[in-house]
Amino acid sequence: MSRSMEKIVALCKRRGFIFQNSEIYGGQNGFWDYGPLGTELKRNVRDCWYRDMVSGHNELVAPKTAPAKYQMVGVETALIMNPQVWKCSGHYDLFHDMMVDCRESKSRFRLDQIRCRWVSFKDATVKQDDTGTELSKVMVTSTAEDFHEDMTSEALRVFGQKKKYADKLQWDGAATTLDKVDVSEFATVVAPGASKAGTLTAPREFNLMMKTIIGALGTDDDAAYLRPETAQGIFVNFKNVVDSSRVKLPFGICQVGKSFRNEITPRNFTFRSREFEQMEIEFFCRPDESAGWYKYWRDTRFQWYQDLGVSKDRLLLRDHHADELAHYSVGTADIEYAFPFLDAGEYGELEGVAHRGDFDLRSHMEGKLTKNAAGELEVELNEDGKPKHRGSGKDLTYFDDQAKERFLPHVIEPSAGADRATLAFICEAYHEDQQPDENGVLQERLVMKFHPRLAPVKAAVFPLIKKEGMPEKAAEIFGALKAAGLSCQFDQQGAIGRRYRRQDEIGTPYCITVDGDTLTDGTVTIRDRDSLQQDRIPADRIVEEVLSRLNS
RNA sequence: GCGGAUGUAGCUCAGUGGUAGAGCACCACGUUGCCAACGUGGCUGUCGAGGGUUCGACUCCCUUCAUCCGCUCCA
Repeated sequence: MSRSMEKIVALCKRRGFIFQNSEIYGGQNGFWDYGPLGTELKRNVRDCWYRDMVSGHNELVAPKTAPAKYQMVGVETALIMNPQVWKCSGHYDLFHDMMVDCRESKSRFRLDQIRCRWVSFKDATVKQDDTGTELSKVMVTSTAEDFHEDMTSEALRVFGQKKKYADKLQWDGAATTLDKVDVSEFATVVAPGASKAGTLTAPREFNLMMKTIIGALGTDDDAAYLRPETAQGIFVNFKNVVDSSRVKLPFGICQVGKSFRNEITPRNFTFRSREFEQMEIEFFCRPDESAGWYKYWRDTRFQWYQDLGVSKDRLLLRDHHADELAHYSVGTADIEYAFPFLDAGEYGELEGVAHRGDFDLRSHMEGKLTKNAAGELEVELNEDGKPKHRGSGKDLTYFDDQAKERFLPHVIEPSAGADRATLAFICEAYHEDQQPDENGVLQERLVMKFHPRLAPVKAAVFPLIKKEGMPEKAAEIFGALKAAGLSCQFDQQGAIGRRYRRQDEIGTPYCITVDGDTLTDGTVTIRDRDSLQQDRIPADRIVEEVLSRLNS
């Protein structure tokens, strides 16, 4: 991790932004706790998002860049849902891969993606890993697209034969995939690239959804999953919201909440955690208008980070290439940030904005969808020709009473990570600069330049010295700010300069100091964190002054 | 999951098979009247956790947890 990131992590702990979870017991990999200041900061991130996207949105006026006016509403759905939700959404199949590891190459494979076939070559043999037995017939494997050719070269390689003898290989049976092969035969399987047979471990379920049990006598039949994303709670409530809230297309349903994924490698501080918070919008619109809305949300969300102080230099709006798109997606863009733990030129995802077509609503109507040979989505069938995962069968179409049409809306999904956004704001705020001390000599200063809307503490109040009634007057001002609902700190400890520095380090935008003049003319100074400029204003106007600066 | 490194006070780090240290931070009192480290005094540790070797382990060995780096993975 880069030196600057280490400093940021150290600051987060030292000042109470972010702690390692269960730290006194040695921690828990992939989980993090927010301390007093981090809690304030993250709540400000959530509040800004909800206010800017939902509660503060004026549905009577189309924003300048929007194709039309639209409505926004919120929901808060349970962390645990009927398991069928995940079967239809595709998460269940995708998140239940059987994996094997190769002990020799240290690489991991999905069992159903390894092609394999029995082969022998005259008198040549292949050594077996554990026992050292020489095997005359082994199963070769391939993960290549053109697996027939790849298996041929693998077979020649392990038998130590030249390319020209390819036609001397004796194949036995048809090529299949490794998930169809009994584990007892793994000792004869040569893993891709391996020099010996039998280097694969027994297959293990790799469950990326967190499993839990419902009911006190829970058995495996009562398994349920903590949601791996908040979006499905919105889709399954689509009909409820339409029926109960008088919303008309186009409109968005939003949700902020926790999600859980068994990340293989939690890494990079809070960036990849196993428990994390999402801020998601599912925006429903007419299919023929979806392209315009996709562009609108992409640009709107990109701008949001900049409005809260993230420099455009470290932000990237990256459109996915066609071959990078998920199978359901018509178009996807990532909003990415140049986190300090990444190499120069690399970016980490803050938010994905995806055009999902009607994939999600249709899945919950008809059942799990898959792409057919023609590239069209259709319900995935099992061996019996029945749907692999049956949908709800409920009609989730929308009736447009202006156009007198019934159709399945298309969806634009801006899906943001609250913890990732919080981390980006922390990284972005971190500054080391130099400011003159009382003798005019430059001194190092550590300052968190949070946008005032995000700052965990909005103002600090100091009596210049601890006597002559200054603490009492300062306490009065502190009380007034608190009564206005502002997060504030009171500090009379140590030299005034040190107190300013303490506040700089936690990103407090304004410091108010009661001094000798306050007692005679009733004015106090208000100091700006970034410019260090001080203005004298009447003490009884301090609340409105702070509020107006916060909102400017 | 694999390999390597690391784990000592709130932070940054010394340390030795024989009773645990420094600087900073923090707290109290004093001083100070607007940009940190002035004076005096004070607090702080199951040396990551568990087990073993030893008369004795922070130190040596094993296990485990966490963090960092590389590989793998990234829906």
